[in-house]
Amino acid sequence: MQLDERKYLILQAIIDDYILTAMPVGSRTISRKSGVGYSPATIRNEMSDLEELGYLDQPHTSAGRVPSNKAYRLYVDHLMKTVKLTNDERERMQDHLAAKSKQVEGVIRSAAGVLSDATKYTSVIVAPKLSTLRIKHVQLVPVAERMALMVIVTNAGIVKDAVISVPEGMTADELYAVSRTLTEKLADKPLEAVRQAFAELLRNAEYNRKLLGETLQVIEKRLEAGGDASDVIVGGPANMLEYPEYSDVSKARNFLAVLESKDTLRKLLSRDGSMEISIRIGPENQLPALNDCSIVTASYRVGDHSSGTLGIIGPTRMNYNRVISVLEFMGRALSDVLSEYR
Amino acid sequence: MQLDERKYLILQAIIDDYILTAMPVGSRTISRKSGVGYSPATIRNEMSDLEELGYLDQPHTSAGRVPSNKAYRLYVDHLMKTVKLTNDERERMQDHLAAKSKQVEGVIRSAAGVLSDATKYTSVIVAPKLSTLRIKHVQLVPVAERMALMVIVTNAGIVKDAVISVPEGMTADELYAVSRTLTEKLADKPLEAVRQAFAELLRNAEYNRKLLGETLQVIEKRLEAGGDASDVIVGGPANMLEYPEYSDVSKARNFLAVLESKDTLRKLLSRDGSMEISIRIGPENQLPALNDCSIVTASYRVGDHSSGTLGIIGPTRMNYNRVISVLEFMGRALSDVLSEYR
DNA sequence: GTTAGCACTCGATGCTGTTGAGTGCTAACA
DNA sequence: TGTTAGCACTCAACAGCATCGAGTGCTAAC
Repeated sequence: MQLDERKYLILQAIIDDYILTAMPVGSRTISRKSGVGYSPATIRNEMSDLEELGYLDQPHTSAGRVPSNKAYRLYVDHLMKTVKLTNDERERMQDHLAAKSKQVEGVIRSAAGVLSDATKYTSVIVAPKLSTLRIKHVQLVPVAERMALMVIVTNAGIVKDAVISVPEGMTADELYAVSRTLTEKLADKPLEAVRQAFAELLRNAEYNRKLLGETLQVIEKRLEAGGDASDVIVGGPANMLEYPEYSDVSKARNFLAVLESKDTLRKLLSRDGSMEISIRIGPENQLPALNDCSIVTASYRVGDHSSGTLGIIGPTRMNYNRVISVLEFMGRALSDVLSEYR
Repeated sequence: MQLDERKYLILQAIIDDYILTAMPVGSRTISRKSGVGYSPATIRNEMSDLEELGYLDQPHTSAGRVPSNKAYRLYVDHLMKTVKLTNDERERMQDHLAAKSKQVEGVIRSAAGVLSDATKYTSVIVAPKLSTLRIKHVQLVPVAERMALMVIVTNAGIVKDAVISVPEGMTADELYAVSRTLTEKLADKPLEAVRQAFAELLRNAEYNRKLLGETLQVIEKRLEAGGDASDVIVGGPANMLEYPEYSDVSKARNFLAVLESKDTLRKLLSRDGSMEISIRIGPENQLPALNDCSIVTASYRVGDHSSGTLGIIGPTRMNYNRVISVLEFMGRALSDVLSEYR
């Protein structure tokens, strides 16, 4: 059996309605819709076919039909018509984003807020991948006896800091001198290239080898770890509880538990980067706890490099086309803000 | 009518049982308990008295009794017997706290995790009040043309950073020189005293007045604002959903909404500081959404100054004495860790 | 003062019948 | 041949009703 024009039309109408109401859709409902000129009986026949083809499920005999994951997949790939955001909305989002802090974490935090407000779903943003950033400045600031704070400023304005121990009796001026050397050698290098630069630096070491060695280690550790907890920001975690899918407290708890594990989130949001928008529907995202969630992700850039991910987690029954519009827009907006320092 | 010894005993038994089971407590249950040598009938008479005195509520005629907020108040003030934490537990908490980052935000974040894990409730920690901190170092780091990052290191190792604009053409070395002057003038001053120090600095200004002026403004803004969103850290938000009090999704949503508003949390956790542990039961904390929550708070110190608050939010039916023990212990542990830099 | 006994209350539970949204099938229609 | 009206059928949701049992308050006896 093939999907003809009418089946597409009906399937689309069913999905649209279900996304709106979360209730199984009956033949009468579809028949009444403008644009569909068939009687309930005809619709029923088509629905029966669609069910056989795996696009619809029936919770029980006397209920309407519910779209299957296969149907959502078809919907996002072919059926869905994209809706533009109004200028008003764009402006509002832009304003909210721009008004906030210039610090990267602040920007990302407010972006997550804007995303979850605009979509009413839960948003997740992964901070820029360190390996795509370039070092602008390295500075060692004395903190205590034998301790210094290392601050790394990158082209995205992102600041990574870590406390390292320094040789006894090192003065602020000496630390500044070391900082200058580090900055000179490392400026405009990607964080990835730090290793080579340091090797060279160590060969003709005028400064204390131990200090440089430890500094190198700290930077490398940061690179490997791929960032700490604060690098994954969640917005509007409670939004998800608005939807009947999560009216069951134990489901809600599981969902919130996923949000608390930043590592899981990072994995969930990882994407192959080839396409602009990636959509994973239900079980496609591997995690049983998110079996009736969809995850839509886009990426943003810092400078020339694709650098981080922003995404929305919502029920599979989510308003895909609005979410996509919002993510595309915010992806660009976020790239602009974060690339401002270049 | 007065509360005699036996009434105390029975009330305590009821509260203990209710905290454990969350089910209305009947006379038989109490009668069976070891330590209470009376028949259900006697207990019933006493319970009737206790209800008349406002210590017990009865959900409906044929149900057991439930402690009122007045009863919890009496319980925490007089009845409760304190339980010591085991050495094992202490060690585990200490380890979890110590293992983590040396950065203040990291310490607080992991402390919040430890607190919520140890109590199974939701924890909230307010970062050190800026006004109690002393400046150790101020450093301006070039970020871009006409822009610098100002890093303030304090005695708690806490780092506040903000981007400020600087006059055109200022070199890294010049910024360093300004940094040195700032550090010299401000070192060991409380952040509060910054204003005076700056005024003096501006009088015999060798450096660009505009730069200093703006720097001052930034520091002051930080002081007034009382910190940004990242200064209130919540641990285990989903823990609360484990309790039958929140089996209703809309209640759960309200609760989570409160946790998202950092300002509200800051207000909720503010305390008069006179006593070591503060307990607010149900409506005592003013917020309708938290009407059946209790908030227990303790404070921690950085150096010599009482500086921040750590607290637990749980159902009024919470295990007060365990929560208190944990908070006392963690308050000390946190003070120790944060005062390490002195 | 304490307790056994007993009638009483009332939410929880489970059973039953009814309702209505929705289906599938068949036969008539264009 | 595709479409539709008609109709019997299904089944979750809901309301009504009886039952059960945990727990109470009261009274009388110990």
